[in-house]
Amino acid sequence: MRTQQLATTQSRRTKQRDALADVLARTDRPLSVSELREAAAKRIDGLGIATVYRAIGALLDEGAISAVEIPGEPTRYERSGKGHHHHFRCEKCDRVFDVAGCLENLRKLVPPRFRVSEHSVTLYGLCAACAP
Amino acid sequence: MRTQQLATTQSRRTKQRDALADVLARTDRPLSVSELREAAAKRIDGLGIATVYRAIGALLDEGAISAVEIPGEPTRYERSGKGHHHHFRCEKCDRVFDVAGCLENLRKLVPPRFRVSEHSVTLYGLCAACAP
DNA sequence: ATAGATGCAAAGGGTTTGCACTTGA
DNA sequence: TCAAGTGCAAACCCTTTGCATCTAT
Repeated sequence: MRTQQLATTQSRRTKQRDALADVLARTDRPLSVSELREAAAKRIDGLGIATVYRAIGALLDEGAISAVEIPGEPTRYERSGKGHHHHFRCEKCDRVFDVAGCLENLRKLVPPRFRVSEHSVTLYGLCAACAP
Repeated sequence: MRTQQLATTQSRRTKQRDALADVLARTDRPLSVSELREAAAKRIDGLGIATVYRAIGALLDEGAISAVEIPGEPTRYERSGKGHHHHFRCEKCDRVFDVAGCLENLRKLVPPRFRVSEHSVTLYGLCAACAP
């Protein structure tokens, strides 16, 4: 996150950024750029993809949203402040869901003298809506 | 992995594929596409990038290699047959290590009616060589 | 007024595909 | 022989950037 106080540039309020921030703030699951754009485009006609990316960059800088990287998938974004959690990707509908909780003993897996500072866990399968 | 028996096409032995498969078979750490190409290009002059990707696809299909997807990193590939394991990426030396073992209760994390079929765990930190 | 924001189009980086040529079986 | 494999270039997908125009402040 870039320093805001020392920045020589100011961030402006625009209907595009408001709409994008609002979509992210109201959604609990991580959204891909295209999902985000489609949702915001319902309110902002002709919303450009570059604007979406630039807004995402600004929101990341502010710490308002976080990137969710699923291996082999384009980056998704979700609002910050949900606490520690991981993600579940439905292999049928491709949506990604939050998974509350975590396994505390992950660090026990590593060899001696290895120091674990972070971890990423992604589960794959079928979500409730897609499960038979 | 695609079905081999029912396939109408046969796989051929070529010096390009031999070289690529050999590089992967001899290397214990996961290799990126460019690393793989560079290593194989020492033996095969003019090795095309498309050939590398097609060979990777074939090897994946055969189950000879597996993709190692680390969030935010280019896909790497490693030989198969190491059994279930995960990966640890050292934040100092950037090397990726295999992590044996796993957590059996991962599936308990998901909401009701969600079906877990696979999972990916990546640990980050300092490896034994880089830890203070 | 004016620096920041937007939209478009072009450019990048990584991966895939179409096609004519080459080669293994 | 002749389908599979190769190399090249073009196409693709996702993301970033250049630029003229618009707009929040």
